[in-house]
Amino acid sequence: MAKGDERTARGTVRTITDLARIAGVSPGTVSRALAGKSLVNTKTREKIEAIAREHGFRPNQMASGLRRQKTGVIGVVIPMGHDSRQQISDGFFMTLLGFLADELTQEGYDLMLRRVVPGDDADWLDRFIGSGMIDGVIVIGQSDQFALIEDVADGYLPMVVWGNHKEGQRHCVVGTDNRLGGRMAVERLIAAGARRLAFLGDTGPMEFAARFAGACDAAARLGVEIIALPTHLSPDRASEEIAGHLAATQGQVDGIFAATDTLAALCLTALRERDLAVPETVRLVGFDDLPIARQTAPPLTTIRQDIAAGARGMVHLLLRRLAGEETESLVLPPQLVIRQSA
Amino acid sequence: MAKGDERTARGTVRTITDLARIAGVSPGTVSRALAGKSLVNTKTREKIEAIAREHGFRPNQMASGLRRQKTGVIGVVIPMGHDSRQQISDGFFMTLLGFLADELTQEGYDLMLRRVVPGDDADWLDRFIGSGMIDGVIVIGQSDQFALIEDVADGYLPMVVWGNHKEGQRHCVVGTDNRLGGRMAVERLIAAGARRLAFLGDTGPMEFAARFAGACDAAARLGVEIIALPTHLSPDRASEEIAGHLAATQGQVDGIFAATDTLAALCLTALRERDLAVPETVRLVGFDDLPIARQTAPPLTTIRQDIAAGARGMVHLLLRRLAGEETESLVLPPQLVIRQSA
DNA sequence: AATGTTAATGCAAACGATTGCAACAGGAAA
DNA sequence: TTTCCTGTTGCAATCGTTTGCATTAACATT
Repeated sequence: MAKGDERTARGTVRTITDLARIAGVSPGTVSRALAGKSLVNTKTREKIEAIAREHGFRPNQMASGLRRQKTGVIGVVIPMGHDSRQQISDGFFMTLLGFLADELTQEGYDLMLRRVVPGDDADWLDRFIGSGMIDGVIVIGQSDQFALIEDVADGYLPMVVWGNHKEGQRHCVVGTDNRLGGRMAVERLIAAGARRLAFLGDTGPMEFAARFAGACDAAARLGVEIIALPTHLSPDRASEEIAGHLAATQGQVDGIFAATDTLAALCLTALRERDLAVPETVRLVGFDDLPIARQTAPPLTTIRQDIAAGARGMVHLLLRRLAGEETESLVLPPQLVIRQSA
Repeated sequence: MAKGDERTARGTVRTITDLARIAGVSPGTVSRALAGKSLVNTKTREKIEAIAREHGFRPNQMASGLRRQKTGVIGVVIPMGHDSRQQISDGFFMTLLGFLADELTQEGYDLMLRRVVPGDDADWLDRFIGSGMIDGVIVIGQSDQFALIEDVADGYLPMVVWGNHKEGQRHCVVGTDNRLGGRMAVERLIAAGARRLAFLGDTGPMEFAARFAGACDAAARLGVEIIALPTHLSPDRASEEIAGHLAATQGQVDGIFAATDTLAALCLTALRERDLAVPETVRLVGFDDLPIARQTAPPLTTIRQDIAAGARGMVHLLLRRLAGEETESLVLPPQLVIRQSA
């Protein structure tokens, strides 16, 4: 019997109407019972719930979404404007995504993930929003799409963006104070004895540009020079580029601020290959405090972003925006984590 | 005028019916035109397309999904049975997820991500499948849910699982030959001169159990001993546990096979703290060949899983299953990558 | 007994796109 | 001129749930 029951249980009762027929009530009543509304008689509700449980019934979310005009899904989109390939596997984005998944789940939302290349599809954001599949959207990284995001923000409230905050911007952004972080990194390098500094990274994306700007602030204030060593973020190209930079600046640099821990780790490998001692000959500071920062040799001194707090902040701001509220941006303080590389 | 146009363009035409009214045709015709069906007159189609473009119209995917009984969304679910916290940020899962996102996008599907804790919700898989939101599901890791997955597979075709293949199983799985990989790891350790071996990892999850089994195979065949050092995967606990193991086995182990590169990297740090030279005193082999494997000091010798090929395989198998085909599992060959740790 | 009140349920119209079938126009064939 | 295509289009039902409104029954009030 258990066997037979299970057989019939699978998919016999697919719709709320099937269930209503069995329970001897109307579909409307079933809907109300399952939604936990107070209007249904307790006995009726219990009966309906029992049948639902027995047959493993689940209401169709598409139909429900269509009728209620909300889906219970939040879109998470990663635009890859600068380094189109495989930025998605970057440790930072992935860590953030993991926390976002946790937070959204906890709030009862599902997460729809989309990775887009704005160059191929200028319409990426409107398309996602207009699809009707999502109640709100989280954009991970402004990439080179700042203007487009501003445009969309004017007409669409439930959007929160991870990225850099710029005075007077109109979209709601959550992110670390990159400029301050950059200052802290350079101050640390100098405190550790460095005098000829370099910034390793791509200054295209706003966040990195801000880190570099902060680095320049501090360098200028303390009267030391700093040069930019443009480097792509994708690990394959980055390695060669770093090697090239080290060869070109041979001995002229004694402190490096890497835009990312990932880059810093690659840099560390490259320094080792050239037998440059860290931190004795060259000091190195990263950014992010990814798990990898603890595991390099020597462990990385870095500027920590509180990714968990960032994810939590984004989700909570988004919830308030879903409720119709206009919210301010959230700028998180960076934190210097001193290990051994500087 | 551009300004005014843009204003009206935003959301004036939300439904296919609005668009039909403007174009002076029926909603059905608009639907057919936008779907690219051959039945509509070329001129009519062009007119409709023009209006759609002008007003930035996008059909509602919920409504379309409801009617067509398909959503264009693939569910990706990560069950966290063993180590409930933060397995999602593990490098391996994230890399796989990135490739999956790419492949699915390319095939025109969206990706809905869900992280579940089977302990809290025994019904996790049926709930996801029954939600009506997804056309098919990809399960990343069998965790401790093998039996449940087998059950579901009997009644639900469009599911593909990443994990370990077991003789005679009924669900379609894609994964590396973990047992063979385990053998290769131990063979390498022995070839590098190790004689007292240890396996570092949690043998609960099937994949790791298989790696350990393979390691035992090889050890037995070559006549060396191997002990298991049970270790959780979450980085916080793992570090202490590894330190404990090293203290306990002081000097009795000269070759370690870590279940994961992540663990191997942590192990490397612990070894360095105890001044145990790698590979001279202790040889170390990891598993996965994550980006981090290149960046440790010394770089890790490891067993490579072809994650990109795995993702591609999963998506293509799933597409065939969506078309109604029963597909076989796919077992990928592991590959020994020799670097400097063994 | 007539009326008012409340609680519980049913009815039917939405939500927005798709699609089988019918209808229509224009032209070709007889 | 009539008949028959063929190519386009409109009509209306449908997907499964939700929800405003009407209806009913039961019970309290005068």
